[in-house]
Amino acid sequence: MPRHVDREERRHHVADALLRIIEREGLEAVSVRTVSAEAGCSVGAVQRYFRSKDEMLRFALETAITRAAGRMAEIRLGPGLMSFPDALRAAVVEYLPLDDGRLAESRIWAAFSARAVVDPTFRAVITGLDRPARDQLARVFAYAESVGELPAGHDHEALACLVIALMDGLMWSLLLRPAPEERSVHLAAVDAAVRSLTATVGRRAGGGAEPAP
Amino acid sequence: MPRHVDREERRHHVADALLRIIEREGLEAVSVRTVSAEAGCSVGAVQRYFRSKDEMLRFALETAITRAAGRMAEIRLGPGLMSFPDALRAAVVEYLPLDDGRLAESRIWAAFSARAVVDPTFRAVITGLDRPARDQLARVFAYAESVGELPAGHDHEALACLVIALMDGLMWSLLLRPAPEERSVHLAAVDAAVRSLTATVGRRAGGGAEPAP
DNA sequence: TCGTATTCGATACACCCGTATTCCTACGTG
DNA sequence: CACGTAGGAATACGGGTGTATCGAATACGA
Repeated sequence: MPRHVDREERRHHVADALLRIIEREGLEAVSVRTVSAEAGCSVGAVQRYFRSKDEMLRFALETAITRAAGRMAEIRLGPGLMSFPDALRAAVVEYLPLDDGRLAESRIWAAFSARAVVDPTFRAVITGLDRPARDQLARVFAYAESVGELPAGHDHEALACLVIALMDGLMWSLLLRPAPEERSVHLAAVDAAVRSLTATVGRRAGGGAEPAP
Repeated sequence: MPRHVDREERRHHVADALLRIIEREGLEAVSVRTVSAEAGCSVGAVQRYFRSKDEMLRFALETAITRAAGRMAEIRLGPGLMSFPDALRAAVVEYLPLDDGRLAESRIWAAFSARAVVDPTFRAVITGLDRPARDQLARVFAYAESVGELPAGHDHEALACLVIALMDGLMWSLLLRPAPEERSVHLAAVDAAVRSLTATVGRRAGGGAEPAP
């Protein structure tokens, strides 16, 4: 066998180029040619490592997800140094595109999300990520309630769904409104949400639409 | 002058075809040819009414926005028959893709949002819509507070930003998770959010990160 | 009734797309 | 050293893209 290269390293090199293009110009700008140019090699080279453009996109998505998941996993929402409201606020803020690194990740995430709306393959990857996230968050809420840091009576799964949707919504809002003065408004929104959730005296946990008394 | 055609009507006919394609297959599937086929005419016909594909997309976006804005304008959040929490909940639920019509609108909205992340022209249109929405919502919160239906002490602009982000986040969540059983979870999340916001005893309105007592 | 201006379909053009093929280079091994 | 093979570049190919151009209908004013 003649000279061989680190396949996995090359694949990641190409995937990184692809993600840079998404981050800069969006998913529509991704083509085999633009990616190979960004990666500094020829079309044939990227073809050697990915059988098709689709496989390349899937690999890049998985790469992006793995990295984001790694960063999220570092957030300790359980028993820690901070009070529960502070930890929750820190977790949400950590998710938002407030520095260049998270801005890049968010733009990539947004692009893949939009494609997932019409592409079942990508949708499966994304929603497969959602279930454990929601469950973990729900467990965190259950724990917080058990130690008295969260008022009782909440539906923890609904709360998890709510917080995840809020994080996504704030992420989109910041992506679409890059003006620096938007940061403070969004931080205040996070603050209001965390304070409301943790200060509420929960009454019923059901999901019905019965009028509030 | 020879035979005369209702230009505006034709433009809307083409724009409708374009929006149907976005709703069905996403923005990537939009080309001059696919749109003309969907509209049941030739490429030359759509070219007569839109100088370029870009103009066609902009017109379609404005059409979609006008319709969505019209539907949102029908929601009365001011003094009405419902209590404030119920009205707020109804407004949020009205925004979500829970029937075919709103599902179509949401898919279109999502596609344009993703494009707006990397296209300043579309971004300007979308964010131009955001300012009045946020202001109006803030005024609604101020009114609700003034009549005692919302606890005092909240930053109304932050609250408006929060609610809009929550609506968008829940919309995306439902778009990516079309399973019917997700509906109840999301409705429960709306319920939890509305109850938390309207039941909270607001303390401070600042956006700081001071630890909760 | 006869132009003439307008609608609109057909088609041409140059370019970019994803993929397949081809061919040269350069290295690890015999 | 020479051989064979993996690595990678170049390029071909069929098809889709946005746009421009050209003709053929058509319906009104003269």
